[in-house]
Amino acid sequence: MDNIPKHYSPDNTEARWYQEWIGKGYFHSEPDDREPYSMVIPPPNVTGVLHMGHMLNNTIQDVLVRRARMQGYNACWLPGTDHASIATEAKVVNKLKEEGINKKDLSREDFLRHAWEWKEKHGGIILEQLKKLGASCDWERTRFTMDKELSDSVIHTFIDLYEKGKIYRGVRMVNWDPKALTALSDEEVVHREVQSKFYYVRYQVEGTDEYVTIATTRPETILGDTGICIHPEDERYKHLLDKKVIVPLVNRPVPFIVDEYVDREFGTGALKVTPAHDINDYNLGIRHNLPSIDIFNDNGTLSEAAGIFIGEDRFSARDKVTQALEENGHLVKVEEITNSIGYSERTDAVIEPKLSLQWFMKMDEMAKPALEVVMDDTIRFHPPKFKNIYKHWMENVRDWCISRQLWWGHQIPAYYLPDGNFVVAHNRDEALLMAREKYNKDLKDEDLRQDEDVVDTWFSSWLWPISVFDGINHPDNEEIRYYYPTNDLVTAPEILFFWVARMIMAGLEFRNEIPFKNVYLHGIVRDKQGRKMSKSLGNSPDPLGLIKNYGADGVRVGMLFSSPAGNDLLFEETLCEQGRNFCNKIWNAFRLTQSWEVNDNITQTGASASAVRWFDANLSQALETLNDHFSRFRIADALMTVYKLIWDDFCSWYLEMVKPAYQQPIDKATYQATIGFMNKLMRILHPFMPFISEEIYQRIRNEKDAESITIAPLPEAGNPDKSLTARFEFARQVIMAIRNMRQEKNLSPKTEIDLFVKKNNNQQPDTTFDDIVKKLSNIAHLDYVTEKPEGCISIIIESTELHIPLDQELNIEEEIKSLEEELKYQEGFLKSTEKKLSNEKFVNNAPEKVVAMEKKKQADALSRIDVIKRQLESLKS
RNA sequence: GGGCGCUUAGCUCAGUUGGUUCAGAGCACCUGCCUUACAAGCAGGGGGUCACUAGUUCGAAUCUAGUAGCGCCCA
Repeated sequence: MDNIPKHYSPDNTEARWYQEWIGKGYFHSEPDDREPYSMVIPPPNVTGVLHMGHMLNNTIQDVLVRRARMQGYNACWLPGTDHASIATEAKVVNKLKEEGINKKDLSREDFLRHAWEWKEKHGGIILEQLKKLGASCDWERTRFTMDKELSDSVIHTFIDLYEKGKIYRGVRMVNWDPKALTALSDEEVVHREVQSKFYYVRYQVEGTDEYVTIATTRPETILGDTGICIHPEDERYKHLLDKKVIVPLVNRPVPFIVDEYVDREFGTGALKVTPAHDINDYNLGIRHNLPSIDIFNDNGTLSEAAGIFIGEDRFSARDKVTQALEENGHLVKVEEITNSIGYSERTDAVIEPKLSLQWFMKMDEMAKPALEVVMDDTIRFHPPKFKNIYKHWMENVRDWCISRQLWWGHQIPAYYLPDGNFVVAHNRDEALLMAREKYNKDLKDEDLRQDEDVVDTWFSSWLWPISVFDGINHPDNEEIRYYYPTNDLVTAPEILFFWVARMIMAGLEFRNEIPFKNVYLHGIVRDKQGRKMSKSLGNSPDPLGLIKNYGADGVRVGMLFSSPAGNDLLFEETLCEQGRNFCNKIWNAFRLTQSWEVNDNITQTGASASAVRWFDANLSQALETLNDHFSRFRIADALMTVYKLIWDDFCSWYLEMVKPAYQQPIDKATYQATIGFMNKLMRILHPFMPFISEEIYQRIRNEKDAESITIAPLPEAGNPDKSLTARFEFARQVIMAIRNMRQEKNLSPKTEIDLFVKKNNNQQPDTTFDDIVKKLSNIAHLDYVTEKPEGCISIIIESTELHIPLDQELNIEEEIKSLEEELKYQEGFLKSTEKKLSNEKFVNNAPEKVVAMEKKKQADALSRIDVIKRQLESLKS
């Protein structure tokens, strides 16, 4: 034992085993005749670095896939990254800026060259980091959303959907990000409640001295006003309907319109209408034929159309407009108000609603079947509460704006003719042929201009479970047929709509089959105070630092411990510490077994034989529990089951039962059984803690065992002897009661005692675990008696009396007092059972089993009361 | 504003279709131990009128309605 260190040290083992696994190709999968278990990684941004959310997400996936591998499935966990248009382009633009290069001065080709360079240099760091965590991905299959095959898939599906009429181009109000200079989908807008100002502004009614006051949070948009809207039943304004009002500062006369949309109670009941800059105003404008005046440039500054403050940023324009209104006497008052503002998920810029010509995908038809497969549990959500949220979204889904005004990504395969017509085609040559056929025979290649924009990144990642197996370009290839649909998807609820819903749609649309069978949605990693971890708060621990301090196994345990499905987890470093301590516990159990000298000539003791039988049954029972937890994706509970099996049952109970006395040898049978248990325990543990389990497995495995634990079979439950484990519970109670008594009487565990057991009510002694009771509670003699011996302290367990002779003086009064308390409780309990049993309705209505149980409770209470009473008598006499 | 969900021990959470001895776990806490595997440990212990109110029922943490508080999604 001296050569095995007292503390387990992960850095000596983790990198070594990971290399071994990769070298032997255990994580690589090829289709064969086994049943597949496949899973695709939620592709992190290629620009990303590992954060706590990734740690949780990938730990869970690794647990699932390692377990599946050990269960004999052909397991394939496919890793990769997505190109993250906005985030990556922003990073490249910034980097170029630092080098004094302006994106505008570069051609598309030059810019993309820089972007690819950047990607090659900085991209995919995160995948390397996942290896430190122990992720058993099939790295030979690593994919990137802009790989050739995957890009072709995107273009192919775009064209397919366009031809089916599901993709269209049109002018709509979109969410404009003035910082990233692109449109965003509704899902990329984050709404936040903020403190704002509510400006009351009066507009003069044309040709009168009368004024109408409106209220707005955005006075700068006054410059784009084209109407005033009032409610049809609002008496305050009825007399003005045929008049016009003068928009202040720009002195534009605009009409009144009447619409029930207006809330008479809100503000002044008169609503200024700016169709170009508000979605509701836009709809009003369409209904009432109001013109749209777009007063903003793409970067959020005022345009020529604004008339004044041209070139001014929208926020400073707000101040200037307010000031001008005040100077002209148009500003009535300013109030504080809380309202909801949309921000760009990526750049955090305030979203500008903007009319713009974009590409959209029709969602209604695709949403229907995608909703159905979730509602009828063809795809299961874990936890199922997300079904409701999903349903609500799918029933209210709006068309998806898929074009982005960026270069990094998949360029939209639309080619424009000089006259504005366009064709959608796989490439220029095809486009030219189509254009000639459709519009003009004389068109030349240089007449065609491809759409400058790219598609939303999600328009490529929605194909991920298909495109990684090249199932779009080659729908019948062996791999897609073998691995698709995948089994499980593990992700965060945040991207349920961005990604999960759309993958389901894509699966049904392009393969007529769901993309996965289970969706496990885990929570967000938060700090102890429940705050989301973020760079700006600086409250996120460095994941690699954690791994360094606690080992990957320790960190994995820490992540999993407090992560029940769907709940956010409040992360604390002490959880990793707990994981590390667990490693150490396991290590020392191993260390203990290695310290034993095995002697072939000694026979197994009764205690050891019973211990082996008990632990074997106990292990099987725990495996049943474990399987149940996994079947319901309760990973944290599954880990806790293993944790207790190893720490409590194996270390605290079993090892103490079989442990030979100091410097005494152990018999061969017990030793082999113990090593056999340890081998099984390591295999059960392996999906959660891959490294330490492999390390110990390698040191104890037999020649006939698999060469690595990663491919060793998971132990199966068998038929646990449940009556044996139940009977042990009584012995456990006896042991614990005696230990408790020792503590109360200040009796050292080292002091030997005697134990006299008196069974009552004609019960026969069960002596199976007597030797164990003697060993674990340090009892010299254990005898069964029919009468209570003198000078003993007594303990009652169920209706069995334990009598222990003590040297010290007994405190009779104290004993009587505690017995009387117990008697009082038992009598109360008896009363409650008798009350139930004398209730005719209970006896008649309750199931037979429940009534029988109640009768047993009554009988047990009666016998206990009898025992207590007789003890009291003997104490008092 | 619309929808969904939550409230059980100091903290984080279990509690399977209402029914075993006054509700379980981990952590934290308290007490005693450096007992020859482990102090990153061992042994023992305390702690909850299951948010509140009313109802259904022989029986409610569990079902129903309402109240309060919290969270999430969407607009």
